[in-house]
Amino acid sequence: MLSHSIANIETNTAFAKARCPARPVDQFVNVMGLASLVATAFRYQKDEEIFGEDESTEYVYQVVRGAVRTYKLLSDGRRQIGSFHLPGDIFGLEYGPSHRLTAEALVETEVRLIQRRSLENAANVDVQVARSLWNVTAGELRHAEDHMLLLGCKTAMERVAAFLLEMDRRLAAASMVALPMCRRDIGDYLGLTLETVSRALSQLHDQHVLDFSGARQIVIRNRQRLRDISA
Amino acid sequence: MLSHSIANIETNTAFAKARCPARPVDQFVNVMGLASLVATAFRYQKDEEIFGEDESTEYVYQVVRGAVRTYKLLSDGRRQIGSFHLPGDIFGLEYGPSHRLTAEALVETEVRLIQRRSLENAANVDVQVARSLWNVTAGELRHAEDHMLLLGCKTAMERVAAFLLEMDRRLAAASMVALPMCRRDIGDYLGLTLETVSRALSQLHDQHVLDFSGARQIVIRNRQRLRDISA
DNA sequence: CGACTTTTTGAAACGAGTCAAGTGCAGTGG
DNA sequence: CCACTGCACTTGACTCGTTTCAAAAAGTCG
Repeated sequence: MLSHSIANIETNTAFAKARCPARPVDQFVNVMGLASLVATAFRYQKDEEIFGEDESTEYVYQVVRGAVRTYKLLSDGRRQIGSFHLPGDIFGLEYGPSHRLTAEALVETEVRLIQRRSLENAANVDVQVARSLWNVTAGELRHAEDHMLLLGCKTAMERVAAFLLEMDRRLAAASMVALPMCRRDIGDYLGLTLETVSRALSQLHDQHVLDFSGARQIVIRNRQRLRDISA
Repeated sequence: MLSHSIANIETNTAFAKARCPARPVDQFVNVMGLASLVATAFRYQKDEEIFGEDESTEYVYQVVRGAVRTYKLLSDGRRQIGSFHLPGDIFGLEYGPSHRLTAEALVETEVRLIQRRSLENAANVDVQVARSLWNVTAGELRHAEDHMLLLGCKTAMERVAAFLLEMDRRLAAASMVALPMCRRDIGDYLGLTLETVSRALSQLHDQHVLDFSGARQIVIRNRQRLRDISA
């Protein structure tokens, strides 16, 4: 529950239009508006938990600004990051009663929340809303299927190349990729250690496939080469 | 298209009730019946392709008897099996216009087919049908999320133990697990080579965790031990 | 039974992990 | 303005688990 921090919440329906590039989920965003559902803005600081694994699903979330990681843990601390969520992305939508991954802010992050129950109600009346919910889940499944191929088959270098292309596609601004996550997060996403990620990036740098301006500001110099490497 | 082999198709609405243990997807099965949709039975022989990656999605499938693997390939032949589909399971349901994995019969397999378009139509009228479609996709996503954790984090032994528990849960009959797939399929599912799978099974046998009667008939002697190992 | 495929087992090689320094960068305060 | 501090990142040397390659054993089917 968020009631203990209600002072931090500001109701804001205008946020909907901000920084949401054209994607399939826009339909869902529109639904949020059309159904006159109450969307609420909330801010999380770096590394703050947004929801926990097995927590009940009271809200559905959309990133407005910042970035989010969702992950599963094994009992000894090994972590698999399932996805990174960037501005415009919906996350935390579940069919069942509880979340199956933990969500944390990668950096200071602003999200819009909507009550899951109100979405349910809308979906029971409007088939288009029901379709939109299905669409969001189907999009996550598509990503998960691609990621299983990466985790089950690809080499370290192929994984890092695929990661860079994904980030380039999703958050490239002016040919520069500004990564919001550290090497450990990248490693836990790709099923590698942070050292292996670092070595692969260094190797790509040596081969003039990319340039750095600081460890997290990357310019891709040879996109086609990356595509070839990513297999 | 199946028109060239229409002679092999037999329309059969009674198949619905056969060998479908209680699961979430039963709702979907019921929907198939209630909406008076035409379900058709079809038979595939061992290793026969049911649909291919990027093929357009004309049908949704349900295993009646046998078993199915769905997978993605890399250009050099590396393969990641996403799921095994057993009697009662729905597969091949896509939100988008084309399949994202290839489906093949593991053994001689009987499936029921339903036209995707007729499901779409039903979903546009009945919100319960729309919910059922979402539910099927959400179930696949849940499996994919668990499998990413396995592929990204777990050791060979942990993967094999988890696999055995999954198969035990899904197809155990009289304490015996009769695997419909070969070691290579298991390896491609777990992100391991067939040799590594074989070694892990041998090791579990040496530790009296399981017994064999033939390579594919497995009796689990110590289920708790397997749970501990699977992490 | 004999031919083929699948599975097991062994030995060697390799890719990624682990452990341990060392470097660089951002923020803090003298 | 520049040392100081604390992380994040890089790099090196070594280890280890899994893969690769090869051959034997077991299982399946005509």
